[in-house]
Amino acid sequence: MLNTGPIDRYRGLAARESLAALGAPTAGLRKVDRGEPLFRQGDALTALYEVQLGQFKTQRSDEGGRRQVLGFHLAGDLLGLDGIVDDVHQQDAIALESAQVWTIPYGTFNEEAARSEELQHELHRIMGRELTRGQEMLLLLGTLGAEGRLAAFMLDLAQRLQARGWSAKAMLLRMSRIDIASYLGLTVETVSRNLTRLQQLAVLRIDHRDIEILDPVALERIATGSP
Amino acid sequence: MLNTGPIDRYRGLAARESLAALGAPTAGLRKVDRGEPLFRQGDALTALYEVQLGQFKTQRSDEGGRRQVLGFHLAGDLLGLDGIVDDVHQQDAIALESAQVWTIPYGTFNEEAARSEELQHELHRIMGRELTRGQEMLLLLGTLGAEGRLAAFMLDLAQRLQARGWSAKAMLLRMSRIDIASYLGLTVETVSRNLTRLQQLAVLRIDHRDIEILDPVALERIATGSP
DNA sequence: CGCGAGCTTGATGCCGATCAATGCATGTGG
DNA sequence: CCACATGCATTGATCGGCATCAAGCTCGCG
Repeated sequence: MLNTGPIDRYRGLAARESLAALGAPTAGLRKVDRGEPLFRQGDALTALYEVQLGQFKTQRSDEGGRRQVLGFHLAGDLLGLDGIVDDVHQQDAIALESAQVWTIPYGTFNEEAARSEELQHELHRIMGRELTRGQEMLLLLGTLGAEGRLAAFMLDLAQRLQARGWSAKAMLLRMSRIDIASYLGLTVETVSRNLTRLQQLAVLRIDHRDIEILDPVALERIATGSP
Repeated sequence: MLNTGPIDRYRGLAARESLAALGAPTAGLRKVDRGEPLFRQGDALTALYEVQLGQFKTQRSDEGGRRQVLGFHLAGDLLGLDGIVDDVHQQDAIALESAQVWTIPYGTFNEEAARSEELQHELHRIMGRELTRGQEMLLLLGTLGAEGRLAAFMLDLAQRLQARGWSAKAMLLRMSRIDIASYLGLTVETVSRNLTRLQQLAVLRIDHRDIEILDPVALERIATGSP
Protein backbone atom coordinates (compact mmCIF):
# COMPACT_ATOMS: atom_id res chain seq x y z
CA MET A 1 0.00 0.00 0.00
CA LEU A 2 1.37 3.32 -1.01
CA ASN A 3 -1.03 5.49 0.90
CA THR A 4 1.00 6.27 3.96
CA GLY A 5 1.06 9.90 2.92
CA PRO A 6 -2.65 10.63 2.94
CA ILE A 7 -3.12 8.39 5.95
CA ASP A 8 -0.68 10.34 8.01
CA ARG A 9 -2.43 13.50 6.94
CA TYR A 10 -5.75 12.03 7.99
CA ARG A 11 -4.62 10.77 11.34
CA GLY A 12 -2.87 13.96 12.21
CA LEU A 13 -5.87 16.05 11.40
CA ALA A 14 -8.49 14.95 13.83
CA ALA A 15 -9.88 12.28 16.06
CA ARG A 16 -10.37 9.94 13.19
CA GLU A 17 -9.24 6.42 12.60
CA SER A 18 -8.67 4.17 9.70
CA LEU A 19 -8.80 0.45 10.17
CA ALA A 20 -7.71 -0.05 6.60
CA ALA A 21 -4.60 1.96 7.33
CA LEU A 22 -3.76 -0.40 10.14
CA GLY A 23 -3.64 -3.39 7.92
CA ALA A 24 -7.21 -4.56 8.15
CA PRO A 25 -7.93 -6.68 5.11
CA THR A 26 -10.15 -4.94 2.60
CA ALA A 27 -12.04 -6.50 -0.24
CA GLY A 28 -12.54 -3.78 -2.73
CA LEU A 29 -14.74 -0.79 -3.19
CA ARG A 30 -18.52 -0.76 -3.17
CA LYS A 31 -20.65 1.96 -4.67
CA VAL A 32 -23.96 3.04 -3.18
CA ASP A 33 -26.42 5.32 -4.95
CA ARG A 34 -28.16 8.23 -3.27
CA GLY A 35 -31.01 7.00 -1.11
CA GLU A 36 -29.88 3.40 -1.27
CA PRO A 37 -29.00 1.38 1.83
CA LEU A 38 -25.50 0.12 2.51
CA PHE A 39 -27.12 -2.22 4.99
CA ARG A 40 -30.43 -2.44 6.78
CA GLN A 41 -31.59 -3.04 10.31
CA GLY A 42 -31.88 -6.81 10.63
CA ASP A 43 -29.29 -7.64 7.98
CA ALA A 44 -26.59 -10.08 8.95
CA LEU A 45 -23.28 -8.43 9.69
CA THR A 46 -20.93 -9.58 6.95
CA ALA A 47 -18.52 -6.69 6.76
CA LEU A 48 -17.45 -3.37 8.21
CA TYR A 49 -17.27 -0.39 5.91
CA GLU A 50 -15.02 2.61 5.77
CA VAL A 51 -16.59 5.54 3.96
CA GLN A 52 -14.41 6.53 1.06
CA LEU A 53 -16.57 9.07 -0.73
CA GLY A 54 -19.92 10.67 -0.03
CA GLN A 55 -22.01 10.83 3.12
CA PHE A 56 -24.34 8.46 4.92
CA LYS A 57 -27.01 8.67 7.55
CA THR A 58 -27.71 5.90 10.05
CA GLN A 59 -31.18 5.49 11.46
CA ARG A 60 -33.13 3.18 13.66
CA SER A 61 -36.81 2.24 13.72
CA ASP A 62 -38.89 0.30 16.21
CA GLU A 63 -42.01 -1.79 15.92
CA GLY A 64 -44.29 1.22 16.26
CA GLY A 65 -42.74 2.79 13.19
CA ARG A 66 -40.99 5.51 15.17
CA ARG A 67 -37.83 6.41 13.31
CA GLN A 68 -34.79 8.29 14.52
CA VAL A 69 -31.69 9.40 12.64
CA LEU A 70 -28.72 8.44 14.80
CA GLY A 71 -25.83 9.96 12.94
CA PHE A 72 -24.33 11.38 9.78
CA HIS A 73 -21.13 9.87 8.50
CA LEU A 74 -18.40 11.41 6.38
CA ALA A 75 -15.43 10.05 4.48
CA GLY A 76 -13.14 8.11 6.80
CA ASP A 77 -15.89 7.08 9.18
CA LEU A 78 -16.38 3.42 10.01
CA LEU A 79 -19.82 1.90 9.54
CA GLY A 80 -21.20 -1.40 10.73
CA LEU A 81 -20.02 -1.59 14.32
CA ASP A 82 -23.65 -1.53 15.44
CA GLY A 83 -23.92 -5.17 14.42
CA ILE A 84 -21.15 -6.48 16.64
CA VAL A 85 -23.42 -7.52 19.51
CA ASP A 86 -25.03 -10.44 17.76
CA ASP A 87 -23.79 -10.14 14.19
CA VAL A 88 -27.00 -8.44 13.09
CA HIS A 89 -27.19 -4.79 12.14
CA GLN A 90 -29.21 -2.67 14.53
CA GLN A 91 -29.69 0.23 12.14
CA ASP A 92 -29.99 1.29 8.52
CA ALA A 93 -27.12 3.01 6.77
CA ILE A 94 -28.34 5.04 3.81
CA ALA A 95 -26.31 7.07 1.32
CA LEU A 96 -27.16 10.76 1.24
CA GLU A 97 -25.48 11.04 -2.14
CA SER A 98 -23.57 8.78 -4.48
CA ALA A 99 -21.02 7.16 -2.25
CA GLN A 100 -18.21 4.65 -2.12
CA VAL A 101 -17.06 2.50 0.77
CA TRP A 102 -14.19 0.14 1.47
CA THR A 103 -15.49 -3.26 2.40
CA ILE A 104 -13.76 -5.00 5.29
CA PRO A 105 -15.05 -8.61 5.53
CA TYR A 106 -15.93 -9.28 9.11
CA GLY A 107 -14.55 -12.80 9.29
CA THR A 108 -11.11 -12.01 7.99
CA PHE A 109 -11.12 -8.85 10.04
CA ASN A 110 -11.61 -10.85 13.19
CA GLU A 111 -8.76 -13.18 12.31
CA GLU A 112 -6.49 -10.26 11.70
CA ALA A 113 -7.61 -8.52 14.90
CA ALA A 114 -6.82 -11.66 16.88
CA ARG A 115 -3.23 -11.34 15.70
CA SER A 116 -2.71 -7.60 15.83
CA GLU A 117 -2.89 -6.05 19.26
CA GLU A 118 -2.71 -2.62 17.71
CA LEU A 119 -5.72 -3.33 15.53
CA GLN A 120 -7.66 -4.46 18.57
CA HIS A 121 -6.78 -1.37 20.47
CA GLU A 122 -7.76 0.78 17.54
CA LEU A 123 -11.13 -0.93 17.33
CA HIS A 124 -11.68 -0.34 21.02
CA ARG A 125 -10.88 3.31 20.67
CA ILE A 126 -13.27 3.67 17.74
CA MET A 127 -16.06 1.98 19.66
CA GLY A 128 -15.28 4.05 22.71
CA ARG A 129 -15.51 7.16 20.63
CA GLU A 130 -18.90 6.06 19.35
CA LEU A 131 -20.04 5.54 22.91
CA THR A 132 -18.85 9.01 23.88
CA ARG A 133 -20.56 10.55 20.89
CA GLY A 134 -23.82 8.91 21.85
CA GLN A 135 -23.51 10.21 25.38
CA GLU A 136 -22.85 13.73 24.18
CA MET A 137 -25.94 13.42 22.04
CA LEU A 138 -27.98 12.31 25.04
CA LEU A 139 -26.72 15.29 26.98
CA LEU A 140 -27.70 17.53 24.11
CA LEU A 141 -31.21 16.11 23.74
CA GLY A 142 -31.70 16.09 27.47
CA THR A 143 -30.65 19.61 28.26
CA LEU A 144 -30.78 21.88 25.20
CA GLY A 145 -33.66 23.57 23.38
CA ALA A 146 -34.17 23.66 19.64
CA GLU A 147 -31.88 26.61 19.01
CA GLY A 148 -29.02 25.12 21.00
CA ARG A 149 -29.40 21.75 19.32
CA LEU A 150 -29.15 23.32 15.90
CA ALA A 151 -26.14 25.37 16.89
CA ALA A 152 -24.41 22.30 18.25
CA PHE A 153 -25.26 20.37 15.10
CA MET A 154 -23.77 23.04 12.86
CA LEU A 155 -20.63 23.31 14.94
CA ASP A 156 -20.12 19.57 15.01
CA LEU A 157 -20.59 19.21 11.28
CA ALA A 158 -18.33 22.15 10.51
CA GLN A 159 -15.63 20.77 12.74
CA ARG A 160 -15.77 17.32 11.19
CA LEU A 161 -15.66 18.79 7.70
CA GLN A 162 -12.74 20.96 8.67
CA ALA A 163 -10.91 17.90 9.96
CA ARG A 164 -11.26 16.52 6.45
CA GLY A 165 -9.70 19.52 4.85
CA TRP A 166 -12.77 21.59 4.09
CA SER A 167 -13.57 25.08 5.21
CA ALA A 168 -14.55 25.62 8.83
CA LYS A 169 -17.00 28.32 7.80
CA ALA A 170 -18.87 27.25 4.69
CA MET A 171 -20.55 23.94 4.04
CA LEU A 172 -23.11 22.30 1.82
CA LEU A 173 -25.56 20.13 3.70
CA ARG A 174 -26.06 16.71 2.22
CA MET A 175 -29.05 15.86 4.39
CA SER A 176 -32.63 17.11 4.28
CA ARG A 177 -34.29 19.22 6.95
CA ILE A 178 -36.38 16.18 7.77
CA ASP A 179 -33.28 14.18 8.58
CA ILE A 180 -31.86 17.00 10.67
CA ALA A 181 -35.12 17.31 12.54
CA SER A 182 -35.21 13.60 13.28
CA TYR A 183 -31.58 13.63 14.36
CA LEU A 184 -32.22 16.46 16.81
CA GLY A 185 -35.56 15.20 18.06
CA LEU A 186 -37.51 18.10 16.56
CA THR A 187 -40.00 18.73 13.78
CA VAL A 188 -39.12 20.11 10.36
CA GLU A 189 -40.95 23.33 11.09
CA THR A 190 -38.99 23.98 14.25
CA VAL A 191 -35.72 23.34 12.43
CA SER A 192 -36.71 25.71 9.66
CA ARG A 193 -37.82 28.44 12.02
CA ASN A 194 -34.73 28.31 14.17
CA LEU A 195 -32.47 28.31 11.14
CA THR A 196 -34.03 31.52 9.92
CA ARG A 197 -33.78 32.88 13.42
CA LEU A 198 -30.05 32.13 13.52
CA GLN A 199 -29.82 33.90 10.20
CA GLN A 200 -31.66 36.94 11.53
CA LEU A 201 -29.23 36.99 14.43
CA ALA A 202 -26.45 37.15 11.85
CA VAL A 203 -24.97 33.95 13.22
CA LEU A 204 -25.52 31.94 10.06
CA ARG A 205 -26.05 32.73 6.41
CA ILE A 206 -28.41 30.23 4.84
CA ASP A 207 -29.11 29.60 1.20
CA HIS A 208 -31.06 26.39 0.99
CA ARG A 209 -28.47 23.76 1.85
CA ASP A 210 -25.61 26.16 1.60
CA ILE A 211 -24.59 27.24 5.08
CA GLU A 212 -22.05 29.79 6.15
CA ILE A 213 -21.06 30.34 9.76
CA LEU A 214 -20.80 34.09 10.26
CA ASP A 215 -20.30 34.22 14.02
CA PRO A 216 -18.65 31.08 15.41
CA VAL A 217 -18.38 32.58 18.87
CA ALA A 218 -22.07 33.29 19.14
CA LEU A 219 -22.82 29.86 17.73
CA GLU A 220 -20.65 28.27 20.38
CA ARG A 221 -22.34 30.27 23.08
CA ILE A 222 -25.78 29.20 21.88
CA ALA A 223 -24.68 25.58 21.60
CA THR A 224 -23.56 25.49 25.22
CA GLY A 225 -26.89 26.79 26.39
CA SER A 226 -25.67 30.01 27.96
CA PRO A 227 -28.35 32.56 27.15
CA MET B 1 -12.99 -20.78 40.81
CA LEU B 2 -15.97 -22.64 42.05
CA ASN B 3 -18.63 -20.32 40.80
CA THR B 4 -19.60 -22.00 37.56
CA GLY B 5 -23.04 -22.58 38.99
CA PRO B 6 -24.09 -19.02 39.58
CA ILE B 7 -22.32 -17.89 36.45
CA ASP B 8 -24.29 -20.22 34.27
CA ARG B 9 -27.41 -19.04 35.95
CA TYR B 10 -26.45 -15.45 35.24
CA ARG B 11 -25.60 -15.98 31.63
CA GLY B 12 -28.65 -17.97 30.90
CA LEU B 13 -30.95 -15.45 32.43
CA ALA B 14 -30.59 -12.39 30.31
CA ALA B 15 -28.44 -10.33 28.03
CA ARG B 16 -25.77 -9.94 30.61
CA GLU B 17 -22.10 -10.67 30.59
CA SER B 18 -19.41 -11.34 33.06
CA LEU B 19 -15.85 -10.65 32.16
CA ALA B 20 -14.72 -12.11 35.43
CA ALA B 21 -16.48 -15.32 34.54
CA LEU B 22 -14.44 -15.50 31.36
CA GLY B 23 -11.17 -15.51 33.15
CA ALA B 24 -10.46 -11.83 33.28
CA PRO B 25 -8.04 -11.21 36.13
CA THR B 26 -9.66 -9.60 39.14
CA ALA B 27 -7.97 -7.87 42.01
CA GLY B 28 -10.35 -8.06 44.86
CA LEU B 29 -13.48 -6.35 45.98
CA ARG B 30 -13.93 -2.66 46.50
CA LYS B 31 -16.63 -1.08 48.62
CA VAL B 32 -18.28 2.20 47.74
CA ASP B 33 -20.55 4.10 50.11
CA ARG B 34 -23.84 5.62 49.07
CA GLY B 35 -23.28 8.85 47.19
CA GLU B 36 -19.57 8.22 46.74
CA PRO B 37 -17.91 7.99 43.33
CA LEU B 38 -16.36 4.79 42.02
CA PHE B 39 -14.59 7.02 39.51
CA ARG B 40 -15.01 10.53 38.19
CA GLN B 41 -15.05 12.18 34.82
CA GLY B 42 -11.42 13.03 34.10
CA ASP B 43 -9.94 10.26 36.23
CA ALA B 44 -7.36 8.04 34.59
CA LEU B 45 -8.70 4.66 33.61
CA THR B 46 -6.93 2.17 35.83
CA ALA B 47 -9.47 -0.60 36.02
CA LEU B 48 -12.80 -1.92 34.86
CA TYR B 49 -15.41 -2.79 37.45
CA GLU B 50 -18.08 -5.42 37.65
CA VAL B 51 -20.89 -4.49 39.99
CA GLN B 52 -21.22 -7.13 42.64
CA LEU B 53 -23.71 -5.56 45.02
CA GLY B 54 -25.78 -2.40 44.99
CA GLN B 55 -26.60 0.02 42.22
CA PHE B 56 -24.78 2.86 40.49
CA LYS B 57 -25.65 5.79 38.30
CA THR B 58 -23.35 7.15 35.61
CA GLN B 59 -23.55 10.78 34.67
CA ARG B 60 -21.81 13.30 32.49
CA SER B 61 -21.32 17.04 32.84
CA ASP B 62 -20.02 19.64 30.44
CA GLU B 63 -18.25 22.95 30.91
CA GLY B 64 -21.51 24.85 31.28
CA GLY B 65 -22.46 22.73 34.26
CA ARG B 66 -25.20 20.90 32.41
CA ARG B 67 -25.48 17.45 33.89
CA GLN B 68 -27.15 14.34 32.52
CA VAL B 69 -27.62 10.93 34.06
CA LEU B 70 -26.65 8.39 31.40
CA GLY B 71 -27.54 5.13 33.01
CA PHE B 72 -28.35 3.05 36.07
CA HIS B 73 -26.30 -0.05 36.69
CA LEU B 74 -27.22 -3.19 38.58
CA ALA B 75 -25.28 -6.17 39.85
CA GLY B 76 -23.42 -7.86 37.03
CA ASP B 77 -23.05 -4.73 34.94
CA LEU B 78 -19.63 -3.67 33.77
CA LEU B 79 -18.45 -0.13 34.52
CA GLY B 80 -15.53 1.81 33.16
CA LEU B 81 -15.70 1.13 29.44
CA ASP B 82 -16.33 4.81 28.85
CA GLY B 83 -12.64 5.44 29.45
CA ILE B 84 -11.35 3.18 26.72
CA VAL B 85 -11.00 5.90 24.08
CA ASP B 86 -8.07 7.65 25.67
CA ASP B 87 -7.72 5.95 29.03
CA VAL B 88 -9.61 8.74 30.78
CA HIS B 89 -13.08 8.32 32.19
CA GLN B 90 -15.74 10.32 30.40
CA GLN B 91 -18.30 10.11 33.14
CA ASP B 92 -18.89 9.81 36.87
CA ALA B 93 -20.01 6.53 38.40
CA ILE B 94 -21.73 7.10 41.74
CA ALA B 95 -23.15 4.55 44.14
CA LEU B 96 -26.87 4.87 44.79
CA GLU B 97 -26.48 2.75 47.92
CA SER B 98 -23.70 0.90 49.67
CA ALA B 99 -22.14 -1.12 46.92
CA GLN B 100 -19.36 -3.54 46.10
CA VAL B 101 -17.51 -4.02 42.83
CA TRP B 102 -14.96 -6.44 41.44
CA THR B 103 -11.90 -4.58 40.30
CA ILE B 104 -10.37 -5.69 37.00
CA PRO B 105 -7.03 -3.92 36.52
CA TYR B 106 -6.93 -2.52 33.03
CA GLY B 107 -3.35 -3.37 32.23
CA THR B 108 -3.54 -7.03 33.13
CA PHE B 109 -6.93 -7.19 31.50
CA ASN B 110 -5.46 -6.03 28.22
CA GLU B 111 -2.72 -8.63 28.41
CA GLU B 112 -5.24 -11.32 29.03
CA ALA B 113 -7.50 -10.04 26.25
CA ALA B 114 -4.59 -10.15 23.83
CA ARG B 115 -4.33 -13.88 24.51
CA SER B 116 -7.97 -14.86 24.74
CA GLU B 117 -9.98 -14.45 21.59
CA GLU B 118 -13.12 -15.29 23.49
CA LEU B 119 -12.47 -12.53 25.98
CA GLN B 120 -12.01 -10.07 23.13
CA HIS B 121 -15.21 -11.10 21.51
CA GLU B 122 -17.04 -10.80 24.78
CA LEU B 123 -15.72 -7.30 25.28
CA HIS B 124 -16.87 -6.35 21.80
CA ARG B 125 -20.31 -7.68 22.48
CA ILE B 126 -20.55 -5.76 25.73
CA MET B 127 -19.47 -2.55 24.04
CA GLY B 128 -21.84 -3.21 21.18
CA ARG B 129 -24.64 -3.67 23.66
CA GLU B 130 -23.78 -0.35 25.24
CA LEU B 131 -23.92 1.27 21.83
CA THR B 132 -27.32 -0.24 21.15
CA ARG B 133 -28.61 0.86 24.52
CA GLY B 134 -27.52 4.41 23.82
CA GLN B 135 -29.27 4.36 20.48
CA GLU B 136 -32.47 3.10 22.01
CA MET B 137 -32.22 5.92 24.50
CA LEU B 138 -31.80 8.43 21.70
CA LEU B 139 -34.87 7.04 20.00
CA LEU B 140 -36.77 7.36 23.24
CA LEU B 141 -35.74 10.94 23.91
CA GLY B 142 -36.28 11.91 20.31
CA THR B 143 -39.74 10.49 19.84
CA LEU B 144 -41.56 9.97 23.14
CA GLY B 145 -43.31 12.34 25.53
CA ALA B 146 -42.93 12.38 29.29
CA GLU B 147 -45.48 9.65 29.96
CA GLY B 148 -43.96 7.29 27.41
CA ARG B 149 -40.46 7.88 28.70
CA LEU B 150 -41.49 7.00 32.21
CA ALA B 151 -43.31 3.91 31.08
CA ALA B 152 -40.28 2.77 29.10
CA PHE B 153 -38.05 3.46 32.09
CA MET B 154 -40.19 1.37 34.40
CA LEU B 155 -40.38 -1.50 31.94
CA ASP B 156 -36.66 -1.50 31.34
CA LEU B 157 -35.84 -1.46 35.03
CA ALA B 158 -38.37 -4.15 35.82
CA GLN B 159 -37.01 -6.35 33.07
CA ARG B 160 -33.42 -5.95 34.21
CA LEU B 161 -34.37 -6.68 37.79
CA GLN B 162 -36.31 -9.71 36.69
CA ALA B 163 -33.27 -10.96 34.78
CA ARG B 164 -31.45 -10.86 38.11
CA GLY B 165 -34.00 -12.97 39.83
CA TRP B 166 -36.29 -10.33 41.28
CA SER B 167 -39.96 -9.87 40.73
CA ALA B 168 -41.12 -8.54 37.38
CA LYS B 169 -43.90 -6.61 39.06
CA ALA B 170 -42.63 -5.02 42.24
CA MET B 171 -39.49 -3.02 42.73
CA LEU B 172 -37.84 -0.59 45.08
CA LEU B 173 -36.25 2.36 43.30
CA ARG B 174 -32.73 3.11 44.41
CA MET B 175 -32.52 6.43 42.59
CA SER B 176 -34.15 9.76 43.36
CA ARG B 177 -36.78 11.44 41.24
CA ILE B 178 -34.15 13.99 40.35
CA ASP B 179 -31.94 11.31 38.86
CA ILE B 180 -34.85 9.81 36.96
CA ALA B 181 -35.78 13.23 35.62
CA SER B 182 -32.25 13.89 34.44
CA TYR B 183 -32.01 10.45 32.88
CA LEU B 184 -35.21 11.03 30.91
CA GLY B 185 -34.53 14.64 30.00
CA LEU B 186 -37.40 15.97 32.12
CA THR B 187 -37.90 17.97 35.31
CA VAL B 188 -38.69 16.50 38.72
CA GLU B 189 -42.15 17.98 38.68
CA THR B 190 -43.01 16.38 35.36
CA VAL B 191 -41.77 13.02 36.59
CA SER B 192 -43.82 13.31 39.75
CA ARG B 193 -46.96 14.38 37.92
CA ASN B 194 -46.79 11.63 35.35
CA LEU B 195 -46.11 9.01 37.99
CA THR B 196 -49.27 9.98 39.81
CA ARG B 197 -51.07 10.00 36.48
CA LEU B 198 -49.94 6.44 35.78
CA GLN B 199 -51.18 5.57 39.22
CA GLN B 200 -54.57 7.14 38.55
CA LEU B 201 -54.76 5.11 35.36
CA ALA B 202 -54.23 2.04 37.53
CA VAL B 203 -51.10 1.16 35.59
CA LEU B 204 -48.75 1.60 38.53
CA ARG B 205 -49.07 1.57 42.26
CA ILE B 206 -46.67 4.01 43.85
CA ASP B 207 -45.60 4.32 47.45
CA HIS B 208 -42.61 6.60 47.58
CA ARG B 209 -39.89 4.50 46.01
CA ASP B 210 -41.89 1.36 46.13
CA ILE B 211 -43.34 0.67 42.69
CA GLU B 212 -45.70 -2.04 41.58
CA ILE B 213 -46.64 -2.62 37.98
CA LEU B 214 -50.35 -3.31 37.89
CA ASP B 215 -50.95 -3.35 34.15
CA PRO B 216 -47.88 -4.39 32.16
CA VAL B 217 -49.80 -4.43 28.90
CA ALA B 218 -50.95 -0.85 29.24
CA LEU B 219 -47.46 0.16 30.32
CA GLU B 220 -46.03 -1.43 27.21
CA ARG B 221 -48.56 0.33 25.04
CA ILE B 222 -47.72 3.69 26.58
CA ALA B 223 -44.00 3.05 26.25
CA THR B 224 -44.29 2.41 22.53
CA GLY B 225 -46.12 5.66 22.01
CA SER B 226 -49.37 4.26 20.68
CA PRO B 227 -52.12 6.39 22.19
C1' DC C 1 -45.60 23.23 -18.28
C1' DG C 2 -47.37 21.17 -14.43
C1' DC C 3 -46.48 18.27 -10.75
C1' DG C 4 -44.42 16.95 -6.43
C1' DA C 5 -40.88 17.03 -2.88
C1' DG C 6 -38.66 19.92 0.11
C1' DC C 7 -38.74 24.13 2.60
C1' DT C 8 -40.72 28.21 4.71
C1' DT C 9 -44.17 30.86 7.14
C1' DG C 10 -48.34 31.61 9.86
C1' DA C 11 -52.10 30.54 13.49
C1' DT C 12 -53.39 27.88 17.31
C1' DG C 13 -53.11 24.73 21.18
C1' DC C 14 -50.92 21.72 24.32
C1' DC C 15 -47.26 19.76 26.97
C1' DG C 16 -43.76 20.43 29.91
C1' DA C 17 -40.78 24.11 32.28
C1' DT C 18 -40.81 27.37 35.73
C1' DC C 19 -42.02 29.52 40.03
C1' DA C 20 -43.92 28.76 44.44
C1' DA C 21 -45.90 26.51 48.42
C1' DT C 22 -46.62 22.52 51.26
C1' DG C 23 -45.94 17.88 53.09
C1' DC C 24 -43.08 14.38 54.89
C1' DA C 25 -39.04 11.91 56.46
C1' DT C 26 -34.46 12.00 58.33
C1' DG C 27 -30.90 13.96 60.87
C1' DT C 28 -28.73 17.12 64.32
C1' DG C 29 -27.79 19.83 68.17
C1' DG C 30 -29.55 22.11 72.25
C1' DC D 1 -37.10 14.73 73.42
C1' DC D 2 -38.20 18.66 71.07
C1' DA D 3 -36.91 22.42 67.74
C1' DC D 4 -35.06 23.20 63.68
C1' DA D 5 -32.75 22.36 59.41
C1' DT D 6 -32.36 19.78 55.20
C1' DG D 7 -33.37 16.86 51.31
C1' DC D 8 -36.91 14.72 48.68
C1' DA D 9 -41.48 14.53 46.79
C1' DT D 10 -46.01 16.18 45.59
C1' DT D 11 -49.29 19.64 44.00
C1' DG D 12 -50.89 24.03 42.06
C1' DA D 13 -50.68 28.30 38.93
C1' DT D 14 -48.71 30.39 35.15
C1' DC D 15 -45.93 30.84 31.07
C1' DG D 16 -43.45 29.71 26.96
C1' DG D 17 -41.55 26.76 23.47
C1' DC D 18 -42.45 23.42 20.41
C1' DA D 19 -45.90 20.44 17.92
C1' DT D 20 -49.64 20.55 15.10
C1' DC D 21 -52.46 21.96 11.34
C1' DA D 22 -52.64 24.61 7.25
C1' DA D 23 -51.21 27.37 3.46
C1' DG D 24 -47.84 29.12 0.05
C1' DC D 25 -43.30 29.02 -1.91
C1' DT D 26 -39.19 27.40 -4.67
C1' DC D 27 -36.86 24.29 -7.25
C1' DG D 28 -36.00 20.27 -9.93
C1' DC D 29 -37.82 17.08 -13.08
C1' DG D 30 -40.77 14.19 -16.02
